Amino acid sequence: MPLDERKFLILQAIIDDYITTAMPVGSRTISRKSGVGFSPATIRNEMSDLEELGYLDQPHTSAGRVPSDKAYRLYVDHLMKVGKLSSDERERIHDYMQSRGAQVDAVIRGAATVLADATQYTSVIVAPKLGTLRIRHIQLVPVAEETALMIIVTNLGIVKDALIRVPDGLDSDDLYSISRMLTERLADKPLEAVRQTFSELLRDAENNRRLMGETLRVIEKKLEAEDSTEVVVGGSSKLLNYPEYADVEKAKNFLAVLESKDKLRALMNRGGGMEVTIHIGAENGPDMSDCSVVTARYRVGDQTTGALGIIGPTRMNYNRVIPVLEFMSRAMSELLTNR
Amino acid sequence: MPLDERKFLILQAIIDDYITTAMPVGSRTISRKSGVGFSPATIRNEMSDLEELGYLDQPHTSAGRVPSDKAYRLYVDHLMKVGKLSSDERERIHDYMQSRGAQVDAVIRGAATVLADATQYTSVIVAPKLGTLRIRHIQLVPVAEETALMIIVTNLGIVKDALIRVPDGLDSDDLYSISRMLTERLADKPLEAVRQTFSELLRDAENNRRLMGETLRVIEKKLEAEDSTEVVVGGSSKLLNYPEYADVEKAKNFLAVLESKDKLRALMNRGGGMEVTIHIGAENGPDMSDCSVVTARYRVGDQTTGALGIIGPTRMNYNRVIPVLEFMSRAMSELLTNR
DNA sequence: GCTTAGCACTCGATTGATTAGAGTGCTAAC
DNA sequence: GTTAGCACTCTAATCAATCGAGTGCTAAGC
Repeated sequence: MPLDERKFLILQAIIDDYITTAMPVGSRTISRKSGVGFSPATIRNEMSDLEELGYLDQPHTSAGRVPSDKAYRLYVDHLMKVGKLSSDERERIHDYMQSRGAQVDAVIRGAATVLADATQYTSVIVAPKLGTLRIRHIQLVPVAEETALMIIVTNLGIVKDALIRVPDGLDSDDLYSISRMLTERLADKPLEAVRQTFSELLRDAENNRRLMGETLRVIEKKLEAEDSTEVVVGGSSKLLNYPEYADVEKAKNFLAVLESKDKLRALMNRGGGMEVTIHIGAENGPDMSDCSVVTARYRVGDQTTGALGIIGPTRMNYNRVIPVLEFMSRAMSELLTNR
Repeated sequence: MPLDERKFLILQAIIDDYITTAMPVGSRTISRKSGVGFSPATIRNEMSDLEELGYLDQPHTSAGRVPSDKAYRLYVDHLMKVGKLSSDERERIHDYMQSRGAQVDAVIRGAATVLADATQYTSVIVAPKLGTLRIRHIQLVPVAEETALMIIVTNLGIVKDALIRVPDGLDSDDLYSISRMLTERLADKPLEAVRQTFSELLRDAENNRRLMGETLRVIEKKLEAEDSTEVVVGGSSKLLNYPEYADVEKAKNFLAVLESKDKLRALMNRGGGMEVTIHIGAENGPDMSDCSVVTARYRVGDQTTGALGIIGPTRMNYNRVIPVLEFMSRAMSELLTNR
């Protein structure tokens, strides 16, 4: 049985209603809605069909119907009309983002707050992947006997630092010359490129080979620890505003996921390109089967390196969340690229 | 009416019981306890007195009694016997802390997790105050036309960075020499000392006065923004395990406080010296009037610069929390000082 | 043949009454 | 001063009755 025009209409009306009320929707409610010119009895027949097709669930016999994951999937893929942000709102978000200074972590933290405020759902932002950032400068700074701090400055100004051991007999001039060489050779290349030039750099380091080896090894390690890119959460208590989380047990589970940066990273990194990606209910695995996760990516230069998204109940306001995410994705890309 | 021996005994028994059960305590329960050789009727008389004195509350006529803030205050100040950590436990915590690498933020994050795990309450850790850290190195790194990144390396390896504008006509050699001068003059001084040497440094900068001025101004600004030292929260969902937070509304309020870093900083920074400080119920202000906050400080070198603490229900297990905090405070001080 | 009015039926939520139990406060006896 | 005894209070649990929202089915209407 294929879905005809009317079934689409009714399903859409049910979803719209349920998204705003969170209460099972009955046939009378839909019948009364403008745009649907059928009696409750007719609606009931259609609803019965829709249930059989897996688009609706019935909590119990005498309750209304509730949209299933499958219904939301259909909704976001075909039914939904994506809303637009008012220019007012765009401006408000834009202004706030601009005011957050230039430091990358401040931008990310600010974006998480804006996102949670604008959507009223919990927001998550994953910082840029290290490997895609371009090197501006590498500097070895002596900090103690035989120890130096290696500082990597990238196009985002992000400073990655690590302690390295300096072999005996090297003074700060040696450190300086190695720094110079690294910077000259690697400037404007993405951090990942360090790997490719590894042996070449080592060869040309001449009498500072041990230090160069140590330095490269530490960079390599930083790159490998890339899976530990920062994850920032905003509005973690927002979910508790929704009746589906009135149960403390559910709230606890949800908060536990927010505490696990690894799980969050995995949830956020499923989208491919720049377009908004939506995962509904069970698609998010057993931990989050009553949530939806909507994600987008942002660029730095021409590389998509980070992700931003929101987590909310499956009945979330998709057609509002999507334009907000799109706008924020662009805003962040701009803010992080022009520098 | 002063508290006699027996009243102390009974109050202590009530508090002990309430801490473990979270249920109002009746006279029979106390009477049955070993160590108290009185009938329920006698206990009732005493309880009635204790209520009149403000140490006990009665949720309703036919319920047992519940300790008041005043009772907990008396308890932690005079009644409580502070527990000891088993050497097993010390070792476990110690090992975990050691394994967290040397990066300060990793240490802090790790400590927050350990603290929450060991106590089963929500933990909060405030990063070291900038001003108290000693300067190891200051470096200006060119990143673009007329822009440089100023990097401050301290004894904790913490890198504070900020973009500064470079006046026309200065090349990287000029930046290098300023860096050298700043490092020589300021090395081993606390960051705050920059203020005192301000004019002196400016005078001696000779033909690079504008750059020096700009640099010092930026450092000044970083110091003033000191109130924004990082705050890390661990185990934010732990509180939901306690029956007093079964009410979603309360949970929401609590989580809202955890999201406000400013409020958390204020809560954590009330302790003076190194000893453990306890604030009970209403002492924490209206937002947190049903929580207790227990804090300690940690040192870097001989300066107390950061705070750590836990937040839990007023009926928290004080005599376990205190030794854990004491131990963690020492462990962190050691870990951050020996480097 | 699709639509819809009508109606019996289901089931959760609400209400009210009753009961059980925990605990108190008071009095009088020890 | 201590305690046994007892009446009293108040909550929580239980149960029945009722309400109402909503369904499914049938038969009549267009």
